[in-house]
Amino acid sequence: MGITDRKEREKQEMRKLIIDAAMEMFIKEGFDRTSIRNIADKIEYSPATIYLYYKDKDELLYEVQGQAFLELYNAFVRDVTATDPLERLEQLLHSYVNFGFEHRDLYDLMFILRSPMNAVDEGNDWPNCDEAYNFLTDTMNKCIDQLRYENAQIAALSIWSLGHGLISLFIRERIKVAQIPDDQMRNVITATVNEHLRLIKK
Amino acid sequence: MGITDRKEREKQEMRKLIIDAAMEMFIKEGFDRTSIRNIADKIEYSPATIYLYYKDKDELLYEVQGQAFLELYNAFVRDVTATDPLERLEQLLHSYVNFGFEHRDLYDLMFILRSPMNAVDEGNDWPNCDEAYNFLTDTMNKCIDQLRYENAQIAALSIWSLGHGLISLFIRERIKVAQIPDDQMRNVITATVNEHLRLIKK
DNA sequence: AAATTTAATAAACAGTGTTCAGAAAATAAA
DNA sequence: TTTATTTTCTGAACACTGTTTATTAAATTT
Repeated sequence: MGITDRKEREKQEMRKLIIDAAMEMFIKEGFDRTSIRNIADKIEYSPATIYLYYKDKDELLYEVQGQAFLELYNAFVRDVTATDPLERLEQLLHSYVNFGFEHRDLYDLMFILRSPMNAVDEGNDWPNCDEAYNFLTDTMNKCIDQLRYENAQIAALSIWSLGHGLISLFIRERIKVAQIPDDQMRNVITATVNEHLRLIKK
Repeated sequence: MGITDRKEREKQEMRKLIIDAAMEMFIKEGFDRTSIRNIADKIEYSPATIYLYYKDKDELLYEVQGQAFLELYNAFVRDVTATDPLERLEQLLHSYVNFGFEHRDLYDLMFILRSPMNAVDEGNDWPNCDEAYNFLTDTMNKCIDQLRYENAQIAALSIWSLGHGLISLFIRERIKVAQIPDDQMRNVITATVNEHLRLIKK
C-alpha cells in the first residue's frame, strides 16, 4: 500500500517539523522557557496536535538530547585528528570543553537539565550518548599506558568530570565566586584543562 | 519604642517560619516541585502573605542557598581536622564530595540550579559562598608548594571542577552512561577523587 | 470609642502541561 | 459520485503555576 507509506512518511515529516522547532527554541530560549504553546505557534498547529506525535514535553527533550549527543560526537570526529594517542586525548577534552562553551543551551539540556524521567529510566538510556562516551573510553584506552592513572575507567570519569565541572560551573554561573574577569574566563578554563592534561601524563 | 522592636522581631520570626518551611520542602521535593501555595499550606497562611515577606520565589531560593552554603562551610570546619596542609586539602575535597552525595537536593539547589537572577547579579552574590570558597583557596595556598600545579587559582578551580563534575553528573544521572553498578557508585567516586589527589601531589 | 495604620487574604490574571469531545479532512466503500 | 468510515486536528477545559491587587481583619494610635 503506497498510501500507508506516504502516511508514515508524512508522520515522520510532522515529527521532524515539531522537533526542529523545539530544538531551535530550546537552544534560543532554553527548555524551561519554551512552552508547548510556543512550539505550536511556531509551526502553526494547535498545541494538542503536538501530543499526537510526542507523548509529552519530556519526550521532546529526550529527542533533542539525542540529536545533540550526535552533534557532540560529530564535533569529536571533526576535532580529534591526531594520530598520537595522547594527543588525541588532549584534542578530545578540548573539543568537549569547546562544545560546552560554544553551545551553552545545548550543553545545558544535554548534561545539566534534570533527566526526562518518563522517557529515560526504562533501561532505555540516551540515544547517541553511548557513542560519544565510547569515543572517550576508546581514546583513553589507547593512551592509558602513557598516563599516570592506574585504571582507564576512572581516568575517563576523571577527565569527563573535570571538563563537565568547569563548563557547568561556568554555565550555571557558580564560577563567579572565583572572581575571574569575563574576558579571561575562556583562557582560565583552557589553562585549567591544559594543567590537568599535563599532570596526568607520565 | 518596644512595640516597633516586637514588630520587627515578629517580622523576622515570620521570615524564618517561611524560609524553614521552604528549605524543608526544597530538600524533600526539590525547588521546581515546591510551589508557593505548597509552602503557604504548610505554614497555614495564604500564598499572598509570603509575598509580604519575600519579593518572589527566587528570593526564597537565594535565602535557602545562603543557609546551605553555611552548612557546607560548617561541614568543612567539622571534617578538615588535620594539621598537615596536604592532608587538609584531601579532607576538604572528600568533605565536599561527601556533602554532595549525602545532601543531593541541597547540593542541587546550591550548585546546579539556574541561579536566581532577580536576587543575584546586582554585584550582590551568594551569601556564605565566599567563605566556603575561601576555605578552599586558603587550604590550597598552604600546600601549593607540595603540589605539581603551577598556579594556586587554577589548582583550586581544578579541584573544585573535579568534585563538582563527579557529583553533578551523578545527581543529574548522566553518569549512568559509564554503567557503574549502583552499589559501587560511591566507591568509584571516592576512588576517582583519591586518584586525582594522588596525581596532583609532587 | 473612633480613627488610623498594619497585616492577611480572596480573587483574579496570565501563564503552564495535558486531556478529550467534537469538528474537519482524507480515505474507503457503495 | 455519494455515502460511510477512518484519520487528523483543534477548541475548550482541567488542574496547576507565580504573582498582583482590592478588600477585609486585626492591631495600634489618637
